[in-house]
Amino acid sequence: MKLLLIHSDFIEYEVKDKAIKQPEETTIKKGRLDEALTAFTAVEKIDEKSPSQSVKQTADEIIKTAEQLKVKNIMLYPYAHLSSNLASPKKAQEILIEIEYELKQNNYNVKRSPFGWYKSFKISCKGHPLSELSREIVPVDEESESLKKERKLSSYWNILTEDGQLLDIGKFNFEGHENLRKFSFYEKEKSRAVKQEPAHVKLMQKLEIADYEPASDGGNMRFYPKGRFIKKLIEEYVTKRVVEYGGLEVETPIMYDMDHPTLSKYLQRFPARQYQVESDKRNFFLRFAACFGQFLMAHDATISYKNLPLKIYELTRYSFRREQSGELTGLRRLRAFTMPDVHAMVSDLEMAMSEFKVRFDLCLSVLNDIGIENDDIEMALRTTRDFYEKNKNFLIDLVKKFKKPILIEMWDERIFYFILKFEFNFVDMSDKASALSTDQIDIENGERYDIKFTDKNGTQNHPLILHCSPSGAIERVIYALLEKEAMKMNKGQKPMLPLWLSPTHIRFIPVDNKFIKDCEEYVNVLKNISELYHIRSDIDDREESVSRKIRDAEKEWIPVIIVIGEKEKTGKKFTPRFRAVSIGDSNKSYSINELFELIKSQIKGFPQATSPLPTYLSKRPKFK
RNA sequence: GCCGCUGUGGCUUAGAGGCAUAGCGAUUCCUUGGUAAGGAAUAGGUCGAGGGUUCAAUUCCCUCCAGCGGCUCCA
Repeated sequence: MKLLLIHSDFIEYEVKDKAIKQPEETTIKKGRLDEALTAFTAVEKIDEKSPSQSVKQTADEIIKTAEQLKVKNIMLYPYAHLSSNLASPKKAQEILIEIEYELKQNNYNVKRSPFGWYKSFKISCKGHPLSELSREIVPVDEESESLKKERKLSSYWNILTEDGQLLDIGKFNFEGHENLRKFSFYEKEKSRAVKQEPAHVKLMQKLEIADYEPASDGGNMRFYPKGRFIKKLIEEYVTKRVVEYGGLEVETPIMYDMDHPTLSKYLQRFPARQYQVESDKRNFFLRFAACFGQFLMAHDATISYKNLPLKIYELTRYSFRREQSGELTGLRRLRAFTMPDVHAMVSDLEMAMSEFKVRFDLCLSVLNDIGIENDDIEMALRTTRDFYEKNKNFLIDLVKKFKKPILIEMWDERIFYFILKFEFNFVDMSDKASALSTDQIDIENGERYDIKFTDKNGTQNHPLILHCSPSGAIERVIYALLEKEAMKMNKGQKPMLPLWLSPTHIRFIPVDNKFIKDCEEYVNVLKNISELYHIRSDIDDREESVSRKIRDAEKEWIPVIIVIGEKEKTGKKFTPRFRAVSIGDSNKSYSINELFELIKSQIKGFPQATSPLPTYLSKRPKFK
């Protein structure tokens, strides 16, 4: 529904010719209203999907404005030209009549100009700031509203311990489980102790990782070379792990037809959350997950029980969710994000559960390897009471794998499409919790998308589907890594990115220009020593003092800093500044080969890439 | 989306109804260096955008945009 509201001294119209085949029958050819709020309206396709919601929301919006302006007269004026995606005339007329009725119920003096006619009209707009307003109304589906209410009413929050005790949140002793306490209360009470801006925002800018892009929509970030590099490596790593697990990597479109029979039903539940794209006469929405493409692909595939579990994987760049503007922050919550998404089609619940376990291990291992350890995350399970009772030991086994108590939310009845879901949540310095890895057992969409596999007996069945993101959104992983380092800084420790993600491993600092040549030689030795492992080294060739260059390198979180002068040149040994004792010993000397081995041993198994920036610092622009 | 706060060169910031501050960074020059800032000069501004009040607005008022905090939300 599109609305154009005009606070007018008067509005008058006169009916001329038919605009559509069967316009509204009317005997009144002229109408006028003084001191009125004129509401030009265009009923749109989307309003047809939940007309009663549309009526209610539109009436509410008009009433709100009328109250502000203190007017009692309302002219409801159909004006098709406000939208290029109109509802059918019949529906539109019905909706307008309903709105008129609704407004009259609220004691407004309402006139409605007849539908489907060309009319001449005169209007006098008052011209003050509030006198001209346009509004777009997207009806919120009533069913989903009620579902949400129901969910809130009947969900139970508990803590499940490793030894299988199920305790009420209020009764659990959170001593030694500070983050679980924060996470639990964040989830249940939405309460927050600390109120400050997230620490990673400054860091992502200072380190030239990512930044806001004012020329785009909110939550669509720009990534600088270093950020793109880090993001790419994480993407590659997650993909590698999923492919090893057996995921078949695919690529699917980012936009889908809103009127596609299978998708539209699913979409109706969340109508306000997508970006929409128009192309000729069709309307598309930008995907908010990888499900659509993969399910449609699976729908057309011939699948035998022998193929199960069938794992399909895509790294979506991007998935889009039009989160409310007030909810967007830094890299934590975005409108465009990169999501690894691996589905597994399984034959039955038994296979689903055994696969769930495999993927649980995968998620935990992926996060750990990226640099987010068990101590950094809290686990949540969400399920039905029934599933819990029947599979208690299965769930407790998961808690044992996680090695600390978890939050469990239960419903009396299944409300969503899944019966079991787990999440690993990161709790940041502001006590906000964000989900990283997740997996769920979906028992609805196999049928909804009509995906079929043939079983031993030759009969066709719908599979159950597991939805998993082993790491969560890649941007959010970066957020978590940065927040983790910010916490370290708070404790007076040096922050650092994991070695495999550092854009520069070794910074060479010549004490004099004449040693630049030697630095080049070392960089080349490191480059050529192996084709498999890339040690990323660079040279600070700027006209600055040595201590200045060291300071800048430290500010850039460079893991290994080496000053090159006469001593190094002749001795062929270096005494680097290691950012952490875990990398190396700053009191010892290393040859170039020893350095290579040292770093190699720590980046083995991770994606390898050469530096994203010029070797010489003098060649690098400052992006921030 | 709602309520509140904020918006001054690339960055951090001072200021106030009447010539717009400084530091960092950049550029040029000097310095030719040994483990967290060597020195000097120069350039760089529609004071977030649009409208209004005023002789005069970056400053006051309104609208919009963006960021932050809270609410809501997170399929």
